[in-house]
Amino acid sequence: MTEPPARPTQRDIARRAGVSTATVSYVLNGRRGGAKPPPEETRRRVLRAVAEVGYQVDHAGRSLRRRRTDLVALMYPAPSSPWSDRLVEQLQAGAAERGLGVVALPLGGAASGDAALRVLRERYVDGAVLLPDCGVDPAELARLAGRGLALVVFDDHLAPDGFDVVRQDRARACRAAVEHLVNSGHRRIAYLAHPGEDRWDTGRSVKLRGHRDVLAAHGIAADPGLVLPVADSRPAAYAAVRDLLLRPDPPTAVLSATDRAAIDAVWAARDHGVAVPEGLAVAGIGNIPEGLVITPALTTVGARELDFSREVARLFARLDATAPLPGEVMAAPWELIVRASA
Amino acid sequence: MTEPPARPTQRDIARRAGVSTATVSYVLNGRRGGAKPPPEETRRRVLRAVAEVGYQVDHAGRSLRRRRTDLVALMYPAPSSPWSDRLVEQLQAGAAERGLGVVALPLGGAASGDAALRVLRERYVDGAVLLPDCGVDPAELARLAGRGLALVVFDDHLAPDGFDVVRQDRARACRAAVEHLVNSGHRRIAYLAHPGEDRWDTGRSVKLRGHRDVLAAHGIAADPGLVLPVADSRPAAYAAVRDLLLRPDPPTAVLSATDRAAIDAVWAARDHGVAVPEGLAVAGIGNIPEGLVITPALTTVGARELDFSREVARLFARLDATAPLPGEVMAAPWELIVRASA
DNA sequence: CTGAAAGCGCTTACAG
DNA sequence: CTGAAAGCGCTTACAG
Repeated sequence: MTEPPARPTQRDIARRAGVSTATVSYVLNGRRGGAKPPPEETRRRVLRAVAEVGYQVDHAGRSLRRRRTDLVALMYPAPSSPWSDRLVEQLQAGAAERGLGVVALPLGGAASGDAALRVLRERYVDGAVLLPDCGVDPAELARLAGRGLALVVFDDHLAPDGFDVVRQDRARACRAAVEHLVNSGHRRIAYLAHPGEDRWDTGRSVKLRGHRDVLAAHGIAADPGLVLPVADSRPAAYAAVRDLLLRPDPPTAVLSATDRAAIDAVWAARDHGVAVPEGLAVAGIGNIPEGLVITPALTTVGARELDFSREVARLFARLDATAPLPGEVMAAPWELIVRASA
Repeated sequence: MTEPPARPTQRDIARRAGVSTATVSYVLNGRRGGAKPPPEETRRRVLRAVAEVGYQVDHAGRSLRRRRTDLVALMYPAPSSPWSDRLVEQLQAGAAERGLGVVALPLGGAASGDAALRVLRERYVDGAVLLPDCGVDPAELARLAGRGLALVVFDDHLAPDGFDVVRQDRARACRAAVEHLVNSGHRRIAYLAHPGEDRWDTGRSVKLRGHRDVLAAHGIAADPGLVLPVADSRPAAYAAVRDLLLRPDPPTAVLSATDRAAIDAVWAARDHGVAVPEGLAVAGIGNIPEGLVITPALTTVGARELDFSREVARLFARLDATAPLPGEVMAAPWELIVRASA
């Protein structure tokens, strides 16, 4: 007997089992339209051949013919976070029920953004959820949706256009956090920014703008020395807050673009003998579970529950729909969650 | 003029530009074998048609014909971590140079493991890196490699078999950590385990076994009450260590299966007035950057550098190779990194 | 009940 | 220089 080919096809199986490729496909996938499946004996012969050569269906062939990929994606800005982890998990649960796969597309440097977009554009996947700040051009989103890609997009400003938009109202929530600090009497409020956040287009820098606008509204002069691009690195955040506290004119409060960096701010204060919130009030943004662990518990802004079941259900509804669904706005508003740290 | 079709194909472009589909493809991809590319005028006509209808190549068609997907994957057990984030980032950098895409395949529940494996089996991707503990059957790996999938697998025991194996020697390093604690005089050493770790097959529970075996080797009786399945949840780890410290017979040291939980152990101790390492020595496993931020700095076990360039380069070498490369063992040993917390 | 055949969208060796 | 044609692996309406 000859070696089985490196990647056997249904033709190989058909030859081996003495049937046609149509029969192989019917055995493997069942038959459409209520027709009877192949009889047991044929079935057995085919399945034996499949086992013998270790046949696996080829995605490219199947996908070209079926006009779908049976794959969905989650796109999000790196690094991954409790939200991206949780959303992947919930997507996987829904996908498993439907026999679909899930891939994550973390957006790293500039180059990776384009590569990730290619995955959507060239139809590696049937649908995708885009977490906030993926930075995809709205016209591009509309075009993708127009071509039948199922799309659920987290964005506070975009209008739905063949895709659904999840509104978190982050700007309002972030402003509420700054208001809270100001109303507690703080005037020197530092902000731990995403690196480069001040150069982002305005749609993405909601957090920084919340800080700026609310201070301005209260007639508090902006101090550029209190805006530090350290929110994406825990060691950098810790060091920055420590340095802040050693200044002659330390801030009395810190708002951080990420809960992670806010937590480091709490440590830095505690490690240097500054009480939180008495000596330094600290608020984060994001409401990750970790914020409940530290002492004092972290005041933050974010979704109350780490739950994306509605958004996930909507993606699958789009995938299951026979006719294109109209774009819909879904509200999932962020809230100010006052705990002990500010 | 009629509406452009929902998903235009090269046939549509060809018609529109008054050329053949072959010419469209040549314009889009360039010509092989030193033949001259289509002349400027043809080129322009084709590109205009492409722009007008917003043509995008279809992955399934291209991939079926080219016999490759131009996609690579990273598989890893959820949740994501600084290592998985870093590896994705380094893969993306290498992939960008070659015009490839990168997808992440986090392994969640039992069902998702199978769905993720399907992505490799059915050839959604050309290659993959598997981080430790993906739990893929070695025979399956050999079969995948035998079919030409490029594979670099982090595993301390597997023999290379058409794929490469990265050896971290985690067992040895974990034992060294326990030895370090015992040699420092500790006898009651708690272990923060991955949930279910005691039921994992032996290959995966290297950390737990390190703890058990070294204690046994020193004649220290195992205390089941000191093994807690909380290493994957920060709040759970914090609470468990706090409870441990309130017992009449608290441990004097804690080893944690994750640095994350170890960091929570440090907080829990500090919050409850127990000095680290004097009152409680704490060691983690993994060496994440965060371990350097806390006070005292975390003693841990792991790779010294968060750098996977050798492993990434090897995956791309496999992808670029014309003939199948033999499987290779790569050493990237973990080390005991003694800092201040133990 | 089964098989021959068409065709999904693309690339490419080949003929003109 | 360009186009007609074959074929990648699969599914499925259709003929027998």
